[in-house]
Amino acid sequence: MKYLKPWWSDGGSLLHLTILLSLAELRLDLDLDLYLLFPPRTLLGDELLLRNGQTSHISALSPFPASGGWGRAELLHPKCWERDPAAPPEGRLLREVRAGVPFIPSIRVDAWLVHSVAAGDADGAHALLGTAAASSAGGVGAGVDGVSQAAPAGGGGPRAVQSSLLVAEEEEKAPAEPTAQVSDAGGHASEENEVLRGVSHSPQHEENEQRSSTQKEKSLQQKNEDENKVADKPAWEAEKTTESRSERYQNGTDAFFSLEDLFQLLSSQPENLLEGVSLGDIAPLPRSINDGMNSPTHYNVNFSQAISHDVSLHEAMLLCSDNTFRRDPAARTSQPQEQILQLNSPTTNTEQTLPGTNLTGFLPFVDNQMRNLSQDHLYDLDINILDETNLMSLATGFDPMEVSWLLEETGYDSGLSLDSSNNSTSVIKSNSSHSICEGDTSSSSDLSHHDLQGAVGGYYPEPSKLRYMNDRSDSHFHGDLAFQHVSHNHTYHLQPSALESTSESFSMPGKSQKISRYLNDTDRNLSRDERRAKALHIPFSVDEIIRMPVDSFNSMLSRHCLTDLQVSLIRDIRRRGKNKVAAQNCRKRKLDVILNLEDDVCSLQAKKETLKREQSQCHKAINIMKQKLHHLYRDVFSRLRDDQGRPVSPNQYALQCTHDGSVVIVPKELMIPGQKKENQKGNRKR
DNA sequence: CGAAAATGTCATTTT
DNA sequence: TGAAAATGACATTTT
Repeated sequence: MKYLKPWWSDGGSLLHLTILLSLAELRLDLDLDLYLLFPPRTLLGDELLLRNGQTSHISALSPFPASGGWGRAELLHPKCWERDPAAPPEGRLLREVRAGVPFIPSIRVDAWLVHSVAAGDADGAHALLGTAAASSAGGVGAGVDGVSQAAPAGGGGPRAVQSSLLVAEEEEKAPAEPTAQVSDAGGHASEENEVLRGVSHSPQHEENEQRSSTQKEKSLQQKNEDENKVADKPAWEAEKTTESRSERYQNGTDAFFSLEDLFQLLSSQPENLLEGVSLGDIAPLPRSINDGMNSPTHYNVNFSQAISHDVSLHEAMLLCSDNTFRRDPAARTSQPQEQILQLNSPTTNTEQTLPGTNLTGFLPFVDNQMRNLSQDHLYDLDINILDETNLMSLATGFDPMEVSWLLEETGYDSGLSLDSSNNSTSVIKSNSSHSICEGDTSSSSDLSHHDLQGAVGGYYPEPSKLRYMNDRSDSHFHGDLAFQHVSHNHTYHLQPSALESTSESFSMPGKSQKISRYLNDTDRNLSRDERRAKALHIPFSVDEIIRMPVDSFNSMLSRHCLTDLQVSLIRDIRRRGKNKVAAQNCRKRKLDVILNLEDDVCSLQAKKETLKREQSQCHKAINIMKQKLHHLYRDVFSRLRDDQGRPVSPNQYALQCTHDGSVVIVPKELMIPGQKKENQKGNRKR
């Protein structure tokens, strides 16, 4: 489904809520209390618009309205509004199970938050708890993006789940628990159910997301505060929340949607598969909420973990480590470091390692059955994903090829680096969670393979130097545990094949073929410097680096906190890039010169031909003139007579022009030698 | 697979 | 005098 235009033009904030529902046969009540991450200055009573026009209001807010935070709103699944409330409950229950093909559907509800007009003010000084305000008419469209994911699950009859997304369970664990009621009403046996949920949010909320780590630590307190807010909220609100919900359950107008519905929704947008719980989308929520939410009942929802957006594959694996996710001890000891890395690295780079997958969001939420299942998957992951080619990336936080290029860079540019300062292979043991391979080029240029291993495995720069990089690529530098292991243990090494591939990449012919095996399509299209830059997470484009004026370039280098290695690489990139362009220009010029010379040759040859033709024509003209002169000469002599009236012989006399232009007849013996010769010649020709 | 062309890179010179 | 461009020579990649 597409957003309608008004969604983007009404000045509100877009909220994404993803509800991931697991198990095959379940009946879902999506009359929810939602806890959403709201943008700053969200107000109590602000209206939440769904794309189908459904509205809700923010009924509770976290204590940080000015900077964004958590808020609660009641929200019916959009599908509910399309159902006939008068239909018997059974008709709204999920009964359809795709035989043998259980799946985990999810629904993404896109809601549009419209800031309150009445309570809003320009500078954002809003009252934390206010009265419900009339909201401006904001979004108009509404819709649901459905996604589904195949997942094994046992069979069973339909069941009902009352899924209140966050804290609602705690508030409403009364005997009149809607779950039970719904289940009974539907007349279906309840079985183990899980509802997985992730909350995704719009880019406006990134800052909120970034502070997730500290938020997690404060989660318990936060959650308590939230609940206090709920407790403190105006009576009308509490009443409304509970009552309206209770009412719906009681009167049988509970809104349900079937898996069938879901499936239709899902199949309408297959491209949204896995979208819902990608790590990046999952918003931070207090993990501690979990504790109160884990319900002993089978069909209660383990929302806490579902909401724990920050749960990574690493954590998931650790969670499972005491069960089936355990490797053969011998194998473990044979590659202890690798194992550690395998456990940790996905945390550092989950989005890259498993793009689009929702494992990180998925695994921690499942209970035993699903967990065992997941453990199997994890074990496969362990084997398949974390193979030797990934060890380097696991060790360094870089992709294998990135490391390869790091090595290549250090070897290739030896002696060329600038700005070396040097603590090359020392290990910085800090409490920082950020670790990265570092070494200035001058020192790294001397690295043997042994040193390189050290560099790859355990050398990290000071966190301060990474500030900029962290801004740009945070995900690469998480995973304290992994790097603590790595940095404290220098004995780990690359797999021979991996090392071989990197060491060979220095200057061996065919290295590109070896390297290209590790490249994805995107990387393969990059130039070497671009790949190097990517490997070192240079925060500028190669083009920028090369084309930037020198002043800007220098100020850029000083402005950003870059490691020596990065600075060196940037300078090398600039030098090479400039030289590359210069070489291209030089060759072009050289080619131009050659072409110009060829043109010159051609034109000169043509000119030569022309001159030859002209010469020939001149010769012809001269000959004609001579001919004419000869005829004239003979004609003149034929008319000449001496004193006795006899004809004058041209053999004895010649005609000669004087300086005054007159013509005289001169005896040949009196002629100047030159003239005589000329005349003789002329006479001979005739 | 090898040859040739194109391109990249480094060292050095020129501007 | 230093930076940048130009260029020769060699390496690497592409055709």
